[in-house]
Amino acid sequence: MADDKLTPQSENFSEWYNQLVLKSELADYAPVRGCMVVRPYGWTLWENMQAGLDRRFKETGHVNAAFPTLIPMSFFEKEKDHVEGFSPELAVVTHGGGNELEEKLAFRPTSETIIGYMYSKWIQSWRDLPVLINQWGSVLRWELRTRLFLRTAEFYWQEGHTAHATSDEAMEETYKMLDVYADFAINDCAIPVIKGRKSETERFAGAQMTTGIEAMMGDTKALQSGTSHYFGQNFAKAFDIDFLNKENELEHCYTTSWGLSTRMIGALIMVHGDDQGLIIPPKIAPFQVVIVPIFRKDEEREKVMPIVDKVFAELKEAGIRVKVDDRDQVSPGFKFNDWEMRGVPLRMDIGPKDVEKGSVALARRDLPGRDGKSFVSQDGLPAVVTEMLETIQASLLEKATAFRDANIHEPKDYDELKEVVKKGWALSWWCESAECEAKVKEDTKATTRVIPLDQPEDEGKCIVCGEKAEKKVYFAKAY
RNA sequence: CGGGGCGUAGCGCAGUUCGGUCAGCGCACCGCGUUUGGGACGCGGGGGUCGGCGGUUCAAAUCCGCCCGCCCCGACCA
Repeated sequence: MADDKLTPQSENFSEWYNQLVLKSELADYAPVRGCMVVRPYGWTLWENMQAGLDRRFKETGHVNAAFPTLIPMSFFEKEKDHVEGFSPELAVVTHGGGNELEEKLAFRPTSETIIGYMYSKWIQSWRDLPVLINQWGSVLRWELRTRLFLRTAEFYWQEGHTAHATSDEAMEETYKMLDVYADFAINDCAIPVIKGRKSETERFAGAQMTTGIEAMMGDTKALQSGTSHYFGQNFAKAFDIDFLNKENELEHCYTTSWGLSTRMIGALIMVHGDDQGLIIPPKIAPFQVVIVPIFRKDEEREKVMPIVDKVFAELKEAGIRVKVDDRDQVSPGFKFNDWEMRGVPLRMDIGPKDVEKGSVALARRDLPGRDGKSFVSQDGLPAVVTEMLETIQASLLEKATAFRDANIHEPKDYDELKEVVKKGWALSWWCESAECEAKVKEDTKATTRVIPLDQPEDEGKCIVCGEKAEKKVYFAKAY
């Protein structure tokens, strides 16, 4: 419950974030280091995100399944890069039923290996392809430094794993799912993201190509909030995922994987939140509208509550996620602050004056103070509210996009780049060498985030070394 | 894993320097009453092995040792 004010963003952005996650009851610290408990308000938000993604997965031909959380340790030795990438962060089960296990079992840090193993059993012929499976679940990585939602040891996500007959088709799948993520982020979460390819050093362990959507947080740091990988035949070779083609020749499949996690909640908080608290876009908000009834005496209550009930029923009937805050023990003023902190996009106050005038008071979360307030008739509320929710959704995206664009710079030279990444992103020509990338990181702490898919026609000179560069890349400090 | 900070009621803290009414405060919680259009108030209550274990002492939240946990800052990462 809200009792006092949040640390302002400008004072300490990290502190603001931590306090807000706890106070808004999205999540709490678990008794195990690095683990979180996602509380009902946070989980409802996640469910709404899941719904938006799952619908898109189904529309693009995918089906859901569930694979086990425990994976034989030997599986991690089959793909060299994958081992190197994940070994350090594995949690390993050594005992079961009171006895030491003959083969140790890893809690999945991601499921490429076990799914690859299963695919090798299921796939025989080109007729079996493509395999387009997604699973919703959690994974565990022994992270050194954790933060609620942004990096926890265990986190919830979905991981899609697909197998294809051709490289082109697998590549197409990789980009298709990147598009799905971008569409979801932009249209459902109102988070403007940039689609792009990751550099070699930022690539997923075992992937031939990693793509991601990158978003700018309120402190201008970057956050990768969804990622899609093309594996080529790496995992197919390691796990014998083979098929007979139409010419009766044995071939390795081409595989992909793609994932989006509860980290997206962290992104949502840091993109839209302000000093009052969360601001949740209507499309995924657990509550889109909260009605605060206002009355002093029982006689006023008796006049107000029937209207509240009527409006509630109408909005609910119209498919709007609405809640009546009927808590008796706290004042309306407290409720206003409380729901603002929790990020409910639209508040509706109904009091004696409204009953008299046949009106309700609306307050938009995205426009503080007087600017966001309006008084509208009780007639035709569902339509008015629906439209206002759409307006809020659009204006959140607009605001976030404007903020991002205002903090993306195109430095003229390396000195300017070093300045610019202190408080924003730099979009610069880059020769794609690991040396130049490392130098930037060494000098500024900023890393390459993505090589955007949208590229200029021409060529340029690498901002670091001055050599020929074919691609522009975003440099930024990242979470 | 290095550096820093912290652990006393559900939350936030004081008390620890210098052992002895130090088991306390604010918020939250429970009861009653008055309140309610931007974080209400009065009165009355309940609640704590002082992170754990061991040691010193007549006496330990306080001193000593070991351990555990969490947060922050760095190196690595969805």
